[in-house]
Amino acid sequence: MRRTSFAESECPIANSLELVGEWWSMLILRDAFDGHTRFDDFQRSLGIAPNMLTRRLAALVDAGLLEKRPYQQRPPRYEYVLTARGRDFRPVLLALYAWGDRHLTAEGRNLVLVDRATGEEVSPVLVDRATGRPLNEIDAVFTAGPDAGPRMRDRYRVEPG
Amino acid sequence: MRRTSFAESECPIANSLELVGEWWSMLILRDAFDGHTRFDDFQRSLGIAPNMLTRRLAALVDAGLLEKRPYQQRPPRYEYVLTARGRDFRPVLLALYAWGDRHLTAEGRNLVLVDRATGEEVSPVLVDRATGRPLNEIDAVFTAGPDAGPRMRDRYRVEPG
DNA sequence: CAGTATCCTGTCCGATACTG
DNA sequence: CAGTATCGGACAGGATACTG
Repeated sequence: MRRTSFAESECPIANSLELVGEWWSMLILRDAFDGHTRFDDFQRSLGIAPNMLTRRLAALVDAGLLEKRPYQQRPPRYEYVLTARGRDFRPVLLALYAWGDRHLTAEGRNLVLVDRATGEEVSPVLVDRATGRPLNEIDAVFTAGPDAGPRMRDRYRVEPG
Repeated sequence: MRRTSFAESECPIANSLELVGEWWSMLILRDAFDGHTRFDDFQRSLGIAPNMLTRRLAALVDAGLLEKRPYQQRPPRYEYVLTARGRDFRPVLLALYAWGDRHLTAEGRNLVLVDRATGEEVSPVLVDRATGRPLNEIDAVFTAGPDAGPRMRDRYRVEPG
Protein backbone atom coordinates (compact mmCIF):
# COMPACT_ATOMS: atom_id res chain seq x y z
CA MET A 1 0.00 0.00 0.00
CA ARG A 2 1.16 3.48 -0.69
CA ARG A 3 1.11 5.63 2.37
CA THR A 4 -0.09 8.93 1.14
CA SER A 5 -1.90 10.13 4.17
CA PHE A 6 -0.37 11.34 7.37
CA ALA A 7 -2.52 9.12 9.47
CA GLU A 8 -0.77 6.06 8.23
CA SER A 9 2.85 7.01 8.47
CA GLU A 10 2.70 8.44 11.94
CA CYS A 11 0.48 5.80 13.50
CA PRO A 12 2.15 2.78 15.15
CA ILE A 13 -0.72 0.56 14.09
CA ALA A 14 -0.32 1.54 10.47
CA ASN A 15 3.43 1.20 10.71
CA SER A 16 3.12 -2.27 12.15
CA LEU A 17 0.75 -3.22 9.39
CA GLU A 18 3.28 -1.92 6.92
CA LEU A 19 5.62 -4.72 8.00
CA VAL A 20 3.29 -7.62 8.56
CA GLY A 21 0.12 -6.57 6.79
CA GLU A 22 0.27 -9.03 3.93
CA TRP A 23 -1.91 -12.08 4.14
CA TRP A 24 0.83 -14.60 4.52
CA SER A 25 3.08 -12.72 6.89
CA MET A 26 1.05 -13.32 10.01
CA LEU A 27 0.35 -16.89 9.05
CA ILE A 28 4.06 -17.48 8.63
CA LEU A 29 4.63 -15.98 12.04
CA ARG A 30 1.95 -18.22 13.49
CA ASP A 31 3.80 -21.19 12.05
CA ALA A 32 7.06 -19.89 13.42
CA PHE A 33 5.49 -19.82 16.87
CA ASP A 34 4.33 -23.36 16.29
CA GLY A 35 7.96 -24.32 15.87
CA HIS A 36 8.40 -24.34 12.11
CA THR A 37 11.79 -23.12 10.94
CA ARG A 38 12.51 -24.38 7.46
CA PHE A 39 11.37 -23.40 4.02
CA ASP A 40 9.86 -26.71 3.15
CA ASP A 41 8.28 -26.88 6.55
CA PHE A 42 6.44 -23.62 6.04
CA GLN A 43 5.50 -24.49 2.53
CA ARG A 44 3.84 -27.77 3.36
CA SER A 45 2.09 -26.33 6.35
CA LEU A 46 0.72 -23.29 4.55
CA GLY A 47 0.25 -24.53 1.04
CA ILE A 48 1.89 -21.33 -0.14
CA ALA A 49 3.58 -20.93 -3.51
CA PRO A 50 7.37 -21.10 -3.17
CA ASN A 51 8.04 -17.73 -4.72
CA MET A 52 5.63 -16.04 -2.34
CA LEU A 53 7.18 -17.82 0.58
CA THR A 54 10.57 -16.55 -0.50
CA ARG A 55 9.24 -13.00 -0.69
CA ARG A 56 7.41 -13.04 2.61
CA LEU A 57 10.28 -14.72 4.42
CA ALA A 58 12.68 -12.12 3.05
CA ALA A 59 10.34 -9.33 4.07
CA LEU A 60 10.04 -10.66 7.60
CA VAL A 61 13.80 -11.03 7.85
CA ASP A 62 14.10 -7.48 6.56
CA ALA A 63 11.63 -6.24 9.11
CA GLY A 64 13.66 -7.87 11.84
CA LEU A 65 11.04 -10.35 12.95
CA LEU A 66 12.80 -13.41 11.61
CA GLU A 67 16.46 -14.27 11.49
CA LYS A 68 17.86 -16.25 8.60
CA ARG A 69 20.65 -18.42 9.82
CA PRO A 70 22.66 -21.18 8.24
CA TYR A 71 22.34 -24.61 9.70
CA GLN A 72 24.48 -26.37 7.14
CA GLN A 73 27.36 -25.37 4.89
CA ARG A 74 27.34 -27.42 1.72
CA PRO A 75 24.97 -26.87 0.15
CA PRO A 76 24.15 -23.66 2.04
CA ARG A 77 20.90 -24.06 3.90
CA TYR A 78 19.10 -21.66 6.18
CA GLU A 79 16.50 -21.79 8.85
CA TYR A 80 14.22 -18.96 9.86
CA VAL A 81 13.85 -18.32 13.54
CA LEU A 82 12.01 -15.66 15.46
CA THR A 83 14.05 -12.78 16.80
CA ALA A 84 13.21 -11.10 20.11
CA ARG A 85 11.22 -8.58 18.14
CA GLY A 86 9.44 -11.39 16.36
CA ARG A 87 8.60 -13.23 19.56
CA ASP A 88 7.21 -10.04 20.97
CA PHE A 89 4.67 -10.06 18.17
CA ARG A 90 2.87 -12.98 19.66
CA PRO A 91 0.23 -10.98 21.53
CA VAL A 92 -1.12 -9.77 18.21
CA LEU A 93 -1.61 -13.31 16.98
CA LEU A 94 -3.11 -14.37 20.27
CA ALA A 95 -5.53 -11.47 20.20
CA LEU A 96 -6.47 -12.44 16.68
CA TYR A 97 -6.90 -16.04 17.78
CA ALA A 98 -9.01 -15.05 20.77
CA TRP A 99 -11.29 -12.90 18.66
CA GLY A 100 -11.72 -15.55 16.00
CA ASP A 101 -12.32 -18.16 18.64
CA ARG A 102 -15.05 -16.09 20.22
CA HIS A 103 -16.80 -14.92 17.09
CA LEU A 104 -16.12 -17.33 14.26
CA THR A 105 -17.57 -20.40 15.83
CA ALA A 106 -19.35 -21.68 12.74
CA GLU A 107 -17.11 -24.68 12.47
CA GLY A 108 -16.70 -25.28 16.17
CA ARG A 109 -13.56 -25.04 18.21
CA ASN A 110 -10.72 -26.68 16.47
CA LEU A 111 -7.85 -24.88 18.14
CA VAL A 112 -7.38 -24.36 21.85
CA LEU A 113 -4.61 -22.54 23.63
CA VAL A 114 -3.31 -24.44 26.64
CA ASP A 115 -0.59 -24.12 29.22
CA ARG A 116 1.82 -26.90 28.37
CA ALA A 117 2.81 -27.28 32.00
CA THR A 118 -0.66 -27.72 33.41
CA GLY A 119 -2.73 -28.61 30.39
CA GLU A 120 -5.24 -25.96 31.43
CA GLU A 121 -6.77 -23.79 28.78
CA VAL A 122 -5.38 -20.30 28.61
CA SER A 123 -7.69 -17.43 27.79
CA PRO A 124 -5.84 -14.28 26.74
CA VAL A 125 -7.14 -10.93 27.98
CA LEU A 126 -5.60 -7.53 27.69
CA VAL A 127 -4.96 -5.66 30.92
CA ASP A 128 -3.09 -2.56 31.94
CA ARG A 129 0.39 -3.55 33.03
CA ALA A 130 0.49 -1.11 35.91
CA THR A 131 -2.91 -1.60 37.47
CA GLY A 132 -3.85 -5.02 36.17
CA ARG A 133 -7.26 -3.72 35.17
CA PRO A 134 -8.86 -5.25 32.06
CA LEU A 135 -8.70 -2.88 29.17
CA ASN A 136 -12.33 -3.17 28.31
CA GLU A 137 -13.14 -1.65 31.68
CA ILE A 138 -10.92 1.33 31.02
CA ASP A 139 -11.94 4.28 28.92
CA ALA A 140 -8.66 4.23 27.11
CA VAL A 141 -8.05 6.67 24.30
CA PHE A 142 -5.15 7.56 22.08
CA THR A 143 -3.54 10.94 22.54
CA ALA A 144 -0.75 12.69 20.74
CA GLY A 145 2.63 11.72 22.13
CA PRO A 146 5.70 13.87 22.77
CA ASP A 147 6.99 13.45 19.23
CA ALA A 148 3.70 13.90 17.41
CA GLY A 149 3.53 16.26 14.47
CA PRO A 150 0.96 19.03 14.20
CA ARG A 151 -1.66 17.00 12.37
CA MET A 152 -1.37 14.23 14.89
CA ARG A 153 -1.79 16.72 17.72
CA ASP A 154 -4.80 18.16 16.04
CA ARG A 155 -6.42 14.81 15.58
CA TYR A 156 -5.62 13.42 19.00
CA ARG A 157 -5.83 16.44 21.16
CA VAL A 158 -6.22 15.72 24.84
CA GLU A 159 -9.74 16.24 25.95
CA PRO A 160 -9.82 15.71 29.68
CA GLY A 161 -12.39 13.60 31.48
CA MET B 1 -6.57 -14.72 -0.79
CA ARG B 2 -7.74 -18.08 -1.86
CA ARG B 3 -7.76 -20.55 0.94
CA THR B 4 -6.54 -23.73 -0.59
CA SER B 5 -4.76 -25.26 2.31
CA PHE B 6 -6.32 -26.75 5.36
CA ALA B 7 -4.26 -24.73 7.72
CA GLU B 8 -6.03 -21.56 6.73
CA SER B 9 -9.64 -22.55 6.82
CA GLU B 10 -9.56 -24.33 10.12
CA CYS B 11 -7.39 -21.84 11.99
CA PRO B 12 -9.13 -19.01 13.87
CA ILE B 13 -6.23 -16.68 13.14
CA ALA B 14 -6.54 -17.29 9.43
CA ASN B 15 -10.29 -16.99 9.59
CA SER B 16 -10.03 -13.68 11.37
CA LEU B 17 -7.57 -12.45 8.79
CA GLU B 18 -10.01 -13.50 6.13
CA LEU B 19 -12.39 -10.83 7.41
CA VAL B 20 -10.09 -8.01 8.33
CA GLY B 21 -6.87 -8.88 6.56
CA GLU B 22 -6.94 -6.15 3.95
CA TRP B 23 -4.77 -3.15 4.52
CA TRP B 24 -7.51 -0.65 5.06
CA SER B 25 -9.83 -2.76 7.18
CA MET B 26 -7.90 -2.48 10.40
CA LEU B 27 -7.17 1.17 9.82
CA ILE B 28 -10.86 1.82 9.34
CA LEU B 29 -11.55 -0.01 12.57
CA ARG B 30 -8.92 2.06 14.31
CA ASP B 31 -10.70 5.17 13.14
CA ALA B 32 -14.02 3.76 14.28
CA PHE B 33 -12.55 3.32 17.74
CA ASP B 34 -11.37 6.89 17.56
CA GLY B 35 -14.96 7.90 17.13
CA HIS B 36 -15.31 8.31 13.39
CA THR B 37 -18.64 7.23 12.00
CA ARG B 38 -19.26 8.86 8.63
CA PHE B 39 -18.01 8.24 5.16
CA ASP B 40 -16.44 11.59 4.66
CA ASP B 41 -14.97 11.40 8.10
CA PHE B 42 -13.14 8.18 7.33
CA GLN B 43 -12.09 9.41 3.96
CA ARG B 44 -10.44 12.57 5.16
CA SER B 45 -8.79 10.82 8.04
CA LEU B 46 -7.38 7.98 5.99
CA GLY B 47 -6.79 9.55 2.62
CA ILE B 48 -8.41 6.51 1.07
CA ALA B 49 -10.01 6.49 -2.37
CA PRO B 50 -13.80 6.66 -2.11
CA ASN B 51 -14.46 3.47 -4.01
CA MET B 52 -12.10 1.54 -1.77
CA LEU B 53 -13.72 3.00 1.29
CA THR B 54 -17.10 1.86 0.00
CA ARG B 55 -15.75 -1.63 -0.56
CA ARG B 56 -14.05 -1.97 2.79
CA LEU B 57 -16.94 -0.48 4.68
CA ALA B 58 -19.32 -2.91 3.00
CA ALA B 59 -17.00 -5.80 3.80
CA LEU B 60 -16.81 -4.83 7.46
CA VAL B 61 -20.58 -4.50 7.63
CA ASP B 62 -20.83 -7.89 5.98
CA ALA B 63 -18.45 -9.39 8.47
CA GLY B 64 -20.57 -8.03 11.28
CA LEU B 65 -17.98 -5.67 12.72
CA LEU B 66 -19.70 -2.50 11.64
CA GLU B 67 -23.35 -1.61 11.49
CA LYS B 68 -24.66 0.67 8.78
CA ARG B 69 -27.47 2.72 10.12
CA PRO B 70 -29.43 5.65 8.76
CA TYR B 71 -29.16 8.92 10.58
CA GLN B 72 -31.19 10.95 8.11
CA GLN B 73 -33.98 10.19 5.70
CA ARG B 74 -33.86 12.54 2.74
CA PRO B 75 -31.42 12.15 1.20
CA PRO B 76 -30.69 8.77 2.80
CA ARG B 77 -27.52 8.96 4.80
CA TYR B 78 -25.80 6.33 6.87
CA GLU B 79 -23.30 6.14 9.63
CA TYR B 80 -21.05 3.23 10.43
CA VAL B 81 -20.81 2.21 14.02
CA LEU B 82 -19.04 -0.65 15.72
CA THR B 83 -21.11 -3.64 16.69
CA ALA B 84 -20.40 -5.65 19.83
CA ARG B 85 -18.32 -7.96 17.70
CA GLY B 86 -16.49 -5.00 16.27
CA ARG B 87 -15.76 -3.49 19.66
CA ASP B 88 -14.41 -6.82 20.77
CA PHE B 89 -11.79 -6.52 18.08
CA ARG B 90 -10.04 -3.75 19.91
CA PRO B 91 -7.45 -5.96 21.66
CA VAL B 92 -6.01 -6.82 18.27
CA LEU B 93 -5.49 -3.17 17.42
CA LEU B 94 -4.09 -2.45 20.85
CA ALA B 95 -1.67 -5.34 20.57
CA LEU B 96 -0.60 -4.01 17.19
CA TYR B 97 -0.22 -0.55 18.66
CA ALA B 98 1.80 -1.84 21.60
CA TRP B 99 4.13 -3.77 19.35
CA GLY B 100 4.66 -0.85 17.00
CA ASP B 101 5.18 1.47 19.90
CA ARG B 102 7.86 -0.76 21.35
CA HIS B 103 9.70 -1.62 18.17
CA LEU B 104 9.11 1.05 15.58
CA THR B 105 10.56 3.94 17.50
CA ALA B 106 12.39 5.50 14.60
CA GLU B 107 10.18 8.53 14.57
CA GLY B 108 9.64 8.75 18.29
CA ARG B 109 6.44 8.32 20.20
CA ASN B 110 3.63 10.14 18.54
CA LEU B 111 0.72 8.22 19.94
CA VAL B 112 0.13 7.33 23.56
CA LEU B 113 -2.71 5.35 25.07
CA VAL B 114 -4.11 6.95 28.20
CA ASP B 115 -6.90 6.39 30.65
CA ARG B 116 -9.30 9.23 30.01
CA ALA B 117 -10.39 9.26 33.63
CA THR B 118 -6.96 9.54 35.20
CA GLY B 119 -4.81 10.73 32.32
CA GLU B 120 -2.32 7.99 33.16
CA GLU B 121 -0.70 6.07 30.37
CA VAL B 122 -2.09 2.62 29.80
CA SER B 123 0.24 -0.16 28.78
CA PRO B 124 -1.59 -3.17 27.36
CA VAL B 125 -0.33 -6.62 28.29
CA LEU B 126 -1.83 -9.99 27.61
CA VAL B 127 -2.57 -12.18 30.63
CA ASP B 128 -4.47 -15.35 31.28
CA ARG B 129 -7.97 -14.49 32.36
CA ALA B 130 -8.17 -17.19 34.99
CA THR B 131 -4.81 -16.86 36.69
CA GLY B 132 -3.83 -13.33 35.76
CA ARG B 133 -0.38 -14.52 34.76
CA PRO B 134 1.29 -12.69 31.85
CA LEU B 135 1.20 -14.77 28.73
CA ASN B 136 4.86 -14.40 28.02
CA GLU B 137 5.59 -16.24 31.24
CA ILE B 138 3.41 -19.13 30.22
CA ASP B 139 4.49 -21.88 27.88
CA ALA B 140 1.26 -21.62 25.97
CA VAL B 141 0.75 -23.79 22.92
CA PHE B 142 -2.05 -24.46 20.53
CA THR B 143 -3.67 -27.86 20.61
CA ALA B 144 -6.39 -29.44 18.56
CA GLY B 145 -9.83 -28.61 19.93
CA PRO B 146 -12.89 -30.81 20.24
CA ASP B 147 -14.07 -30.05 16.71
CA ALA B 148 -10.73 -30.30 14.97
CA GLY B 149 -10.44 -32.36 11.84
CA PRO B 150 -7.85 -35.09 11.37
CA ARG B 151 -5.20 -32.88 9.83
CA MET B 152 -5.58 -30.38 12.61
CA ARG B 153 -5.24 -33.14 15.19
CA ASP B 154 -2.18 -34.40 13.48
CA ARG B 155 -0.54 -31.04 13.40
CA TYR B 156 -1.48 -29.98 16.89
CA ARG B 157 -1.34 -33.19 18.76
CA VAL B 158 -1.10 -32.88 22.50
CA GLU B 159 2.39 -33.47 23.69
CA PRO B 160 2.34 -33.35 27.46
CA GLY B 161 4.89 -31.61 29.62
C1' DC C 1 -21.95 16.03 1.78
C1' DA C 2 -22.13 11.11 0.91
C1' DG C 3 -21.41 8.40 -1.86
C1' DT C 4 -21.45 5.60 -6.99
C1' DA C 5 -19.33 4.55 -11.48
C1' DT C 6 -15.25 3.91 -14.51
C1' DC C 7 -10.76 3.20 -15.82
C1' DC C 8 -6.15 2.03 -14.85
C1' DT C 9 -1.99 0.29 -12.54
C1' DG C 10 0.62 -2.31 -9.25
C1' DT C 11 1.38 -6.43 -7.06
C1' DC C 12 -0.11 -10.19 -4.43
C1' DC C 13 -0.42 -14.67 -5.29
C1' DG C 14 -0.82 -19.34 -7.64
C1' DA C 15 1.05 -22.71 -11.01
C1' DT C 16 4.72 -24.60 -13.04
C1' DA C 17 9.34 -25.55 -14.41
C1' DC C 18 13.95 -25.61 -13.23
C1' DT C 19 18.59 -26.02 -10.32
C1' DG C 20 22.49 -27.27 -6.85
C1' DC D 1 15.55 -30.48 0.03
C1' DA D 2 15.61 -25.51 -0.53
C1' DG D 3 14.88 -22.69 -3.07
C1' DT D 4 14.95 -19.38 -8.03
C1' DA D 5 12.75 -18.02 -12.51
C1' DT D 6 8.92 -17.04 -15.30
C1' DC D 7 4.14 -16.55 -16.57
C1' DG D 8 -0.52 -15.10 -15.96
C1' DG D 9 -4.77 -13.89 -13.35
C1' DA D 10 -7.37 -11.63 -9.82
C1' DC D 11 -8.05 -7.81 -7.19
C1' DA D 12 -6.53 -4.21 -4.05
C1' DG D 13 -6.00 0.30 -4.50
C1' DG D 14 -5.57 5.15 -6.83
C1' DA D 15 -7.52 8.90 -9.70
C1' DT D 16 -11.16 11.06 -11.48
C1' DA D 17 -15.78 12.17 -12.89
C1' DC D 18 -20.42 12.15 -11.75
C1' DT D 19 -25.06 12.35 -8.86
C1' DG D 20 -28.96 13.52 -5.36
